[in-house]
Amino acid sequence: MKNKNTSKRQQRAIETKKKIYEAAKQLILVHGVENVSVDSIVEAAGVSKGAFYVHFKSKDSLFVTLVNDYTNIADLDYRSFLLTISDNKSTFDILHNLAEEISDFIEHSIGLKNMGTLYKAHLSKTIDTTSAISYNRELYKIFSEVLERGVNKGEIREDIAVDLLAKHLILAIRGITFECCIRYPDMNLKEEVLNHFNILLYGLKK
Amino acid sequence: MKNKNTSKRQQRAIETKKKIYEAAKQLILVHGVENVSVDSIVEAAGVSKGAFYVHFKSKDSLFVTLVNDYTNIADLDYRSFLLTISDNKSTFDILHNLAEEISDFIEHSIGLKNMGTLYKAHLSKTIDTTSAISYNRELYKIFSEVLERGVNKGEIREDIAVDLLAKHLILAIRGITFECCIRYPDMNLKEEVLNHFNILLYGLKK
DNA sequence: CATAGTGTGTGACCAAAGTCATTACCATTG
DNA sequence: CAATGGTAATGACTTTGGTCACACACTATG
Repeated sequence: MKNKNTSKRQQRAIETKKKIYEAAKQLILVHGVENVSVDSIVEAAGVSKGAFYVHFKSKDSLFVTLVNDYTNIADLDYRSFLLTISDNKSTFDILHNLAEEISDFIEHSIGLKNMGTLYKAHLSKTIDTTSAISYNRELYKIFSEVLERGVNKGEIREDIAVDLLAKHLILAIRGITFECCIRYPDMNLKEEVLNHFNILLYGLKK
Repeated sequence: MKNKNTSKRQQRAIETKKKIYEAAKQLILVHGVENVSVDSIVEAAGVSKGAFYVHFKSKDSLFVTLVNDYTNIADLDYRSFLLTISDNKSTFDILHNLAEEISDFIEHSIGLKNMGTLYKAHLSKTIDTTSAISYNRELYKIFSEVLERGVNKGEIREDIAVDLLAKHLILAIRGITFECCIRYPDMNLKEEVLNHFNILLYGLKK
């Protein structure tokens, strides 16, 4: 009978996975996901194609892993951005600033093209892309906190739970980002988000 | 030298295209896009694979053509639905009803799975999917008209053009539909749309 | 130490989208 | 009626994501 993660074996497996991951990261960064084949990744990593599919469910899945890692970086960015905003500001201003920061990050750090690829991956039901859209994601907590403070300050309506409101706001941002992806380059993300929030935030008022 | 659309030739070309279109329509209706290969389509249509790519840029492109035709049907549905709504209702109620009807149509007539495929096609920049998202689409006119009437009744804010408001509302519906696609089956489209509109419509008030 | 059992790795293979050199066909021109 | 030229159609071929039966290496057990 077997058992336990016997280190030598496990170690090699981890190394293989890392080799694939790093090779893919480099290639995708330079050429874009669409222009990088699995064959080229495994060749660069020096492993067989089968090994790739031992460690990753699919090419998209690998890409999502990459994006998820970036998602965490994004959330850290949003969190630290929030700390720079004065508490004296109204909740609506804070939400506006936050939305602005997120738009910037998406547009300039991630890129709309990569967002599009991510969304395509979301739509392909073969992959588990939960971490980017999970309600446990830090982003949801950030919004919930801001809204909660808004409730305490008496600025935000109380008949809908802050968690739900946060979901609506993030859903809206995602929707606009999606729209920007499909209308690229005819739409400006930041502008649209701010305009939309101008309307949407009214509905949060007490 | 050649010239003119010489009828016999043109006729045959049109017939070929139609054969492909109809065969695909049938197959996709029964089995779903994902489960229908180009090979099976051309076999059913009794033409070669090359002919397929003479008439359609890609498999997705053919699918989009199909959906676009359905888009028109959808818009006719929405238009006639609007006629059944009493003018006495408030603009907000009308918008709610409309959103409800659209949700129903998407969920039951088109299906979320097909919407997902459509969205993937939107994101693949290789295809022209303009007709479904074009601002000339009847759907945008319908919303604009309702909002315009709302303005005249003094219910809707005037500082933002009704065309822009219509864009925001439709963008929101599309965003929620997208979210439903990626979270399927954990979300109910109609419910979410109505909840979201509950918040969003506040921002339209005068 | 032998043996069995399991996670890791291999590469030939498959399915399906899309390409392209070539052919078939037909209308126009001389 | 050739000859010409251009569009429609062909199908073998390429590419690429993904599979699978098998081999290998390593660990735990008797």
